[in-house]
Amino acid sequence: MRELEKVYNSKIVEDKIYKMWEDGGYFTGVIDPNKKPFTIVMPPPNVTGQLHLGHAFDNTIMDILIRFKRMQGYSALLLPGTDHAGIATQVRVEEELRNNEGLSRYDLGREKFLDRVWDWKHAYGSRIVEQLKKLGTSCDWSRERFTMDEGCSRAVREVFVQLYEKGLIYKGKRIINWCPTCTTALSDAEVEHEDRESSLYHLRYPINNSPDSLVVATTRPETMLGDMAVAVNPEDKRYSHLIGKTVMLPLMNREIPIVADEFVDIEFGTGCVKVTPCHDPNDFEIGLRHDLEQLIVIDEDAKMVNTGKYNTLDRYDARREVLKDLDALGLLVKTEKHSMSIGTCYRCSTIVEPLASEQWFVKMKPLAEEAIEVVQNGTIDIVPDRFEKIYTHWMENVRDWCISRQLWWGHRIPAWYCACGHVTVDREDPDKCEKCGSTDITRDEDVLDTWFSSALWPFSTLGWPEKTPDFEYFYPTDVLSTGYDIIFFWVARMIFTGLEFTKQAPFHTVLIHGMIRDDQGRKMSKSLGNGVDPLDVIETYGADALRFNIVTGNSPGTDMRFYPERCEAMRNFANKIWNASRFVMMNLKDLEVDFASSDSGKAQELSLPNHFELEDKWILSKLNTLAGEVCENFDKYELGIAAAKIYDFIWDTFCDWYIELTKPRLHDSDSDNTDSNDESVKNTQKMLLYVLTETLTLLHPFMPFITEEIWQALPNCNSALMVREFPKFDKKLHFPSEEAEFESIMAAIRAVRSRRSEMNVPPSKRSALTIVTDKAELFEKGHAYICRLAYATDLTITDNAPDDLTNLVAVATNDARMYMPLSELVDLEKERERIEREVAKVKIDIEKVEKKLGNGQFTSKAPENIIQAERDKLSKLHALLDNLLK
RNA sequence: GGGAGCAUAGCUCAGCUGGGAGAGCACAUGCCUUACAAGCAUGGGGUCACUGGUUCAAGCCCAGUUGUUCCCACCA
Repeated sequence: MRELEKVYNSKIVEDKIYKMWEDGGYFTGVIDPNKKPFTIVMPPPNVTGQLHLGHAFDNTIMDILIRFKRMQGYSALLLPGTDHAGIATQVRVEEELRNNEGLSRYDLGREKFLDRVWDWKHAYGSRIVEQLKKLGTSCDWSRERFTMDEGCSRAVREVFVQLYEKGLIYKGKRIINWCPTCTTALSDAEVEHEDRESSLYHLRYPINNSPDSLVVATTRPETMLGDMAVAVNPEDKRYSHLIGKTVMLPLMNREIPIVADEFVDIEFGTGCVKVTPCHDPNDFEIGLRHDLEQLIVIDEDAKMVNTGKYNTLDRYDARREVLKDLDALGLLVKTEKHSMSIGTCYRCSTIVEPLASEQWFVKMKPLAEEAIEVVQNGTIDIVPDRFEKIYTHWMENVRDWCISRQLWWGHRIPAWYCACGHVTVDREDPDKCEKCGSTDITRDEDVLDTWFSSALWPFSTLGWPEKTPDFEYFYPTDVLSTGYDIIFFWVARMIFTGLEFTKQAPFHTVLIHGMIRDDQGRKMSKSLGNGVDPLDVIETYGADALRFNIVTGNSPGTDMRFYPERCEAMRNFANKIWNASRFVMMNLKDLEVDFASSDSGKAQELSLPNHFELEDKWILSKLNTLAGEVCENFDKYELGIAAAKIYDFIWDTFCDWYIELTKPRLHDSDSDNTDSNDESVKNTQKMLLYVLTETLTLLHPFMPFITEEIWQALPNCNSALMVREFPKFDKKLHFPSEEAEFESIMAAIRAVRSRRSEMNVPPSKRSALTIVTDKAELFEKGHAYICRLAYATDLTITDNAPDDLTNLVAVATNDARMYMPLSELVDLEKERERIEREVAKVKIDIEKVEKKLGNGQFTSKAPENIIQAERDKLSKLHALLDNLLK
């Protein structure tokens, strides 16, 4: 046994303990046919990333679950790794290249640039990993993966080829979301929408060979330069005579047709729609239906092309110019205010440009079906439920997934083009066209969406497509924990890839948490500068405090505000258990126990005394109930509730009551050193040690560092707490009647304290105390500690009231009346009034309960236990009333 | 346009299956009671947003209202 410092110091403990766990190999997932596996794959953070509170949220939840399951005897695996994060990483390295060397990636060329990115990855990729360790996350680092390592890349290639062979991956020209800053296509999920006030411009287009004209409404006048038609609704009587005619496109002086298309809403704007097939998804479809030519007028840098004098203008400069020119021609009819939602890039917030472009897509409809089904039928449970609806709605309306990115950093698309027109897609790099045999083939320049490889994470990390022992044993995984912000990016895609390629759901439960916001409820962001660095929090308060803060006071799926000060309360809690442990250990003296090294069941046998005092049974019963409830809460993923219960037990039940109760038992032996006292002290020590160790075990998943540190300081410790068996409910330790009995003594003590406090009697001023009760025998059991806790000098417990009550202050519970000779401190008249007030209050309560019990509806319809509880309440109130009156 | 969440003490939030209104912080009073002042004891503080309904019983279930946050959407 080691002596503990007076104040817990997380700084000197955490790294040491983490290393001890790692060295002990406790994090390693072991393939053990005698155990059930429990697997969580960690959402891979970006290699470029810095630890933020979102990671802390994920990792805390996952680690609590994995530690719990590990302690329950599962072969637990928390599999870590990092994501290559295509755009983010490439942009980062390009930035550095530009700033330090004034070079662009094109200056270096693809290969050399990629070398630089790999250098960068090797230099900084482990930073986030080291930061995760600070949280205490019990990952199996021997299985750490990276989305671009060999195994994961192989899985990516296999999936691509299989989907291509099944016709579920295709290349096509579509309108995609183009980010002019990142100069790449984006998937729909990567576009964020925000509402902006803008204008709706009404433009007049003259009809060819006619004095008439029509007016179109648009929010993007610069795209008119690429108009290929004007569309009207075929049912719209106003324009039916114009269908088939042509208009002269102003500024470009190009003749374009007027077509009829169902898409046009007669009610909106003027009922005439300008059709720009290359820069609007609807117009693209209209263009296909009417066989319109496609003309790109905005290029990949968001500059105008194919527009004569407007060429090279930025899209927004072009807008101003076009409007000015149209106005000069008298063709700008009017400008209305209009609010619309605008798409922006999720990486850089640039407004995305819809652009017709050749890209690769995953055909989603066939894949979505089963992905919807497994959530509907409960194969996959999303917690909390409401996210199932969100998921299902997204899946039901999902559009094809654009997976090609015009980047260099990522998995390059395994497609080779030949002059013969054939595309060769293969698992191995081909040296010739598989159709014509030509060796003059070129590989597709693009790479895959980062999320394509993340989508395979639950199985690619375990060795798939090989049937590795890891894959066979640990797959499918169990729980996936992540924020609601990446349900579409990641969770949805893991589900359909898992089903398609492993024929199994990749996990049975998705545990969704909310976002961590700042203390004003704002999103944490770099631009606001309101981000809280978890490493700072850990430095100040410790990882355990951070973890406990994150997991309590919050329910699944809801956002939480982060108050660093709240960590202070949690650190105080850590210090509380630290000091409770100190108390227990400094009172063990030479108690011989082989305790810390034993498993839980055995430990109980070895360490529990063969005789229990009333208060022992009380706390054992409480502790036992707690263990049962905590396990139930875990099974329902109610981690916050479980944590709060453990907190209350430790602080209130154990520290504020039980430890205080044991003090006379430990202390009295000093003066009176008989054999029976020896035995009693030993029992007390055993009880303290038992309750402490069980409590540490319950708390461990939540506060791993401090609990392990204390554990290591226990006598004869030769094991790690993190692999100790987790407590569970045990019928043998359930003592409901003793709980109730002890609680009536507690009530009496509280009543005395409360009364003294009201009279401002300091604890140092002790007084005699007489307790009058029918349960004198019961109260006598608590003689020693009642004295102590009720600040009594001498205590009389009797079933007869004192003869002379004149100089006594009285308080009452339903079981007892307490008298103290403190009348000099109190005004008798006021004392009478106080009691009368209490009597009145109790009478009102009695009336209420009697009314309820007198209600035939209640007694006939309410369940028996509720009625009984009301009856019990009534008799207690009557008893209290009696005592008050006396 | 569609959908979802939230509204409970001064602040931030729990409240799991309908039966007790709770925690932390803050506040007040008294305490250095030899584990802990990062502490102990005691206390004040709530129309559970509003209106109606279901029920013996509603913070919790149903309908609506208001406020607020968010998500989805090819709203020229």
